[in-house]
Amino acid sequence: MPSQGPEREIVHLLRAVTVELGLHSARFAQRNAMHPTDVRALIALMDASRAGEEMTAGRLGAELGLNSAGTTSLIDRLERAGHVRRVRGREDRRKVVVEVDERAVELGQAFFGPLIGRAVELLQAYDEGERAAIRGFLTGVREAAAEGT
Amino acid sequence: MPSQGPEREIVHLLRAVTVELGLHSARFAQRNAMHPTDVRALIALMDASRAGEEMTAGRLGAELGLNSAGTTSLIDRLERAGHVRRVRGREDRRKVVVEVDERAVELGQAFFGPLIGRAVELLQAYDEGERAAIRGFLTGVREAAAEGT
DNA sequence: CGTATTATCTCGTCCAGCGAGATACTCGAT
DNA sequence: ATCGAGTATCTCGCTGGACGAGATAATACG
Repeated sequence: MPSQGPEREIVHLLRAVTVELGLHSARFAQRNAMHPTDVRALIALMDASRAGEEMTAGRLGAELGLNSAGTTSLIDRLERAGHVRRVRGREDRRKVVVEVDERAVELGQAFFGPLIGRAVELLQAYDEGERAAIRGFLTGVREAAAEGT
Repeated sequence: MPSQGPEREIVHLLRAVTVELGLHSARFAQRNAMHPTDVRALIALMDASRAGEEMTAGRLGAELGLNSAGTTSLIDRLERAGHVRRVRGREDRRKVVVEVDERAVELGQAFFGPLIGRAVELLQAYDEGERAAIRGFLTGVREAAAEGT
């Protein structure tokens, strides 16, 4: 039972990283009087905007695993705090497109920027083969986790 | 703004992995009628027991970021579900030692085992230098995230 | 046009977690 | 011994995030 191989140690380490990143997000949330879900929502919104996609209320809720009622109150909350704007879709006017406020983006970058920068620094110290290994491992784990049994 | 370096892509990938692992845990939680916090608690308890340490109510609450009231109701919930036992500390009888039930451990292993096994497989395909790179990167990120500004 | 479908919102409810304070035990000082 | 301070956990009342059911509004299709 004890003394597992070096592979298990790394798996354990990965889990520790996810825990630590979660706590980091929680600190951001608390500092800005937000809930974990709000932070997840902002991240999803920024991802979408970076990918040049519009994020509607429904899609956002689906990605976060909320039902429609929860999604509405989430957007209400974010809008009340000024982090987000509701814009009725012009093509399909049933839809509500959610746009992130510029200041919320800056807030997030100010908080997460240093950590991202540090990670980039770490990666620059490795050669292309090593980076490929890191990329391959992470990709594999992501796919394994995504295949929800 | 677009077309960032290969380093940023990996950072993005790491975040995607944490999201996916979070969703995986959430599936486990939902399937066993538990809340995310309950799963986090069980993991903390199993970690402690693997490390040969006793986990008290207070320490558990502190690790999860709950106050005493929340911790009590968490343990109530887990005990009601039979995942956990309360044992009064014999040395200091104010303390409540929380022990994980054997069946809860098996439940967790059955669910997370395959994913862990897959990750170990992935790692075995790399040579020692590549594994060192993966380990180093993850360690660096964990430390960077832990230094909460 | 009317019916089905889709997107979002409203209402009532439940329960995880919080703050405040009660209770139970330990330990050091008198 | 016993008193008081400190510590660990629990109880009570409440807030607010999220859910289920159903209402409302806009689109699509016959």
